[in-house]
Amino acid sequence: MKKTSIKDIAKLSGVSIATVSRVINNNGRFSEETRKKILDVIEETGYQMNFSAKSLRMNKSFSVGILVPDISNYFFSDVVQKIEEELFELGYSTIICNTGRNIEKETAYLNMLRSKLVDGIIVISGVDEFVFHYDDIPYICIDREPLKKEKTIFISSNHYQGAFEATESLINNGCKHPAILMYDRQSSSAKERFKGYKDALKKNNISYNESSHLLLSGLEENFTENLQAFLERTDQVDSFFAVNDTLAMKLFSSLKELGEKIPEDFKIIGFDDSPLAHYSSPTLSSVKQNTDKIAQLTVKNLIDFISSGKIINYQTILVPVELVVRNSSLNN
Amino acid sequence: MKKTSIKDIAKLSGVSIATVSRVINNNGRFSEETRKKILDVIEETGYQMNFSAKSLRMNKSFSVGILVPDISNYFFSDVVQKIEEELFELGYSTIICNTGRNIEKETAYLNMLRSKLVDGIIVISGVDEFVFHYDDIPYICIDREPLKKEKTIFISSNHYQGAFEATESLINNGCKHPAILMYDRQSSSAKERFKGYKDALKKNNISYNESSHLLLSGLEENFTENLQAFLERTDQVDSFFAVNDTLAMKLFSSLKELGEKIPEDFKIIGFDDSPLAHYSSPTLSSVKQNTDKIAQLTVKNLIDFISSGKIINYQTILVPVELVVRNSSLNN
DNA sequence: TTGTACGCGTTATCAT
DNA sequence: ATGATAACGCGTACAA
Repeated sequence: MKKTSIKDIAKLSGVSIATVSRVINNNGRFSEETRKKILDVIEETGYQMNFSAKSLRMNKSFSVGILVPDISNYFFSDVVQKIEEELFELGYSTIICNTGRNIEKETAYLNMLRSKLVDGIIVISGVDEFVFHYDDIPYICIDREPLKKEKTIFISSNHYQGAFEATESLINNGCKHPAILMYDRQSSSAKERFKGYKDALKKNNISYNESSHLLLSGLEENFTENLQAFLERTDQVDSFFAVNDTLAMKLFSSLKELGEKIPEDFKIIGFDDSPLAHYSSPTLSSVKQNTDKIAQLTVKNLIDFISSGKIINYQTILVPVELVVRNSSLNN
Repeated sequence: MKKTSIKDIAKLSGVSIATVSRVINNNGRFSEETRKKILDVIEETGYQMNFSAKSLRMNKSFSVGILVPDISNYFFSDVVQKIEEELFELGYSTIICNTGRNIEKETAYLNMLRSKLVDGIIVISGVDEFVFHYDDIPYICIDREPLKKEKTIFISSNHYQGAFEATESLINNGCKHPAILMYDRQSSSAKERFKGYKDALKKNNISYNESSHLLLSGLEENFTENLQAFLERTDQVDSFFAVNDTLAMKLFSSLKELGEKIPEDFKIIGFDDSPLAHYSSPTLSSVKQNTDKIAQLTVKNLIDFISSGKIINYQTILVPVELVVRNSSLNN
């Protein structure tokens, strides 16, 4: 059985296609009588508009694409989920694209999205600088500084502020030598956090020294050995600002392996305020990103962009973060 | 500037639309010469097929929808990510729909997906029994037992096996009274786990008694008090099988609050083998679901279903799970 | 207030 | 091997 189309509705209602269309979209004029009749028939038949036809006709797909490095990461899944919710309310569906930080997959996705006539694209984070090839499709960057910052909208947490406050909080709790633990790869957010960390040191008259302050690492197996070597090389270290909660937890388990106690021997602050932070022992101090705000701003700006056809005002929006202090960075 | 269409390509190549279409889709015959020419022009103009037109014509959208309760849950995001990857390889894009366990949102999404002519739908979990209203669109259920099991494909971890092994592992490690901690809501997977737990008790001659074996809970604030009351009511409890890792972590922190030690005073095993399990202290024993396998089976079956237009063989596929023993359930 | 007719970009059928 | 053309479902300019 074929699906009912607008033509069927017209026939069943005894009116023309045009009238049905007008009623459905509530534009043009029509009598209350015909409106009722048509709506009845629609109800009855379970008619649903064909999006492909509508898209083709209107050159608009009512869907937006989201490029995200890794949906199983807490911060990403959290923002994506919230964005998706807001967009759904507005009648948009969301095509989520996991790029796995792979530049080719990113490009392939971008092409597919364009091909599908998505009305807009949201790009979340990623390692490399982002070159957007198409100038005919609205997009917004979250957490990843675009190349032509002055020609786009860029929304991000204030990573600098978060790192600064975290570091200073360690210092205020008596730490003399806070180290920073971060990944090898350099996202724009990581850079900001690094800057915030260093500036906090500087403000408190602690001179930064790469070999004794910076521990680069991934989640590799031999992390504990790296950590041990680092601690031996620079035995004044008394605390860590970890660039995210996962790294902080890695630190937890490795330090414990080495027989160290948290927070007695080492104080630690993480970033993201993921569920990990609530359940670890000790509970983990962490910088909380305001994903609600980020999602809301993103959707609003994108939709404005889409419907006006141009960016109202190019801008960089920095969303404040909040340091949540728990046991891992407290005295006693 | 308008986007280049197949018509433009035809004009620029000096051939007809039909020929261009044939070259693009590699069907019908054409000379190598014209093929080259057309491909050149396509390359040059950066032409991209219009999916809306193609969908309209072919009545196929090259996209599938995924209904998922909560993408920020580890297991869900993990499967979804893997499914999305496989589908992408096959030229499908994935529309992810967060239902938040809300039945109305679920229905709304279902309608939207149908409206967008998705070629198939994947339904992951959820609390209620699932009634699929449309019989004209292929779908597969993961982790949520569909109502008409004999008329669909149902793919799920062997929750029963996992719970059974987890419980028996506790018993083999000397536990005399393993309790189960689970949510209030009753998903089909929860029911299976519950059954596995009870059967393991039975096999080991431990008689199950609701008030001293079953602790129902969410993540509410007063969990610690509930736990305390439970432990006082039934002071033989020496271990817990938690129905997922998040609950297990909640147990960790509440037990510690009560001054209890893990695994000395209580042994604990969780479910999902989420990252939490690796980083907690002690590390958490947990049942690992084979998300790779689940994703792979799901995509294969769905694609078969889509391309053949019918289900080859209705079936329920149970994917084995694996108990990963860590410190939280070991002696010493 | 309502109807007619065209076009969106593509694929597929039927000619040539 | 290639071209002309109908059809997919919808919105809208124009006519009535």
